[in-house]
Amino acid sequence: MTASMLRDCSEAGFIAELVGREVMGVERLGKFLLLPLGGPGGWHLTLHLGMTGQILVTQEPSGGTAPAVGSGGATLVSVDAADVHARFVFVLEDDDGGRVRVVFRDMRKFGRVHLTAGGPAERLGRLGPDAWIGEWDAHYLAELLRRRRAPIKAFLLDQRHLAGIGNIYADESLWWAGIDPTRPCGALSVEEVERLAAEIRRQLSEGVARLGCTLSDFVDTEGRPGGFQEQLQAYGRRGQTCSRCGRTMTRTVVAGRGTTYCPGCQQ
DNA sequence: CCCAAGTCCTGGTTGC
DNA sequence: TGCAACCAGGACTTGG
Repeated sequence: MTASMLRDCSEAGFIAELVGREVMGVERLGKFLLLPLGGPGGWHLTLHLGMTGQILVTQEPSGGTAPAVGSGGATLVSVDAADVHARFVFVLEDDDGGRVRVVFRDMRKFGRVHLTAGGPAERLGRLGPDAWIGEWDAHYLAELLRRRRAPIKAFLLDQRHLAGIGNIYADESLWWAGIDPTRPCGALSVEEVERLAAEIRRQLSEGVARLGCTLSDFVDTEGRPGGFQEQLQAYGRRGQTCSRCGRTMTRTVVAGRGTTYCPGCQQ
């Protein structure tokens, strides 16, 4: 596996390599979606939604293939150009000829689609264990935190340590664990690390159970918004009252990201 | 003008 | 002093 084998979706030949390959499954590590493809060579399609990406899945009307343009008598069914944010439209067909459209939309263009040969993209190998369901525990965290001086929140956002924690879940986990996001990693006590480890799992589980966090754009594959935003305790609550101690939530910047926390009960 | 769910790259700092 | 690991900040992008 070399870097040169990784193809960005903008490269020539990307689509030609992809068409005709069977999608063998759908896997996930952290924020990356991983689709192993059939055929020789161990090809993988890798997707990342970035901040505003969406994947929409719809069933195509059954009844054979769509009429070819210019074949005479064809009826215009829809015009996709109206969806200016669509980056890709994958059309999959099963053995019975049923078709599924998978639309990758991405308003801010931070999302990524890559095709690699010889296995998953290299950078997936640099990711830590999956923060939600991966094999790690408080000991794993404690060992990595020891002697680091960076703020604990910067550590949580670094996907090389744990994969899958973003800005929302970092702020929420730290609030529930009662830890100041700016604290140096190495300064956390054993009890704090244990609380944090438990809250990371719990907040991610809660987010999944609520089908995600919709601040403006996020929807699931059927276009439905999530509900986790309704129970946020820290993220985005600057100036509001802390539901635990009553102090006013404050905002700062950690690792270049907006960070909201309670100066009263997060220490 | 400020802010926003993401990652990657660069260049400076720290400490073994 | 040498070298890695570490860390802060900016770039990218579009919209509210």
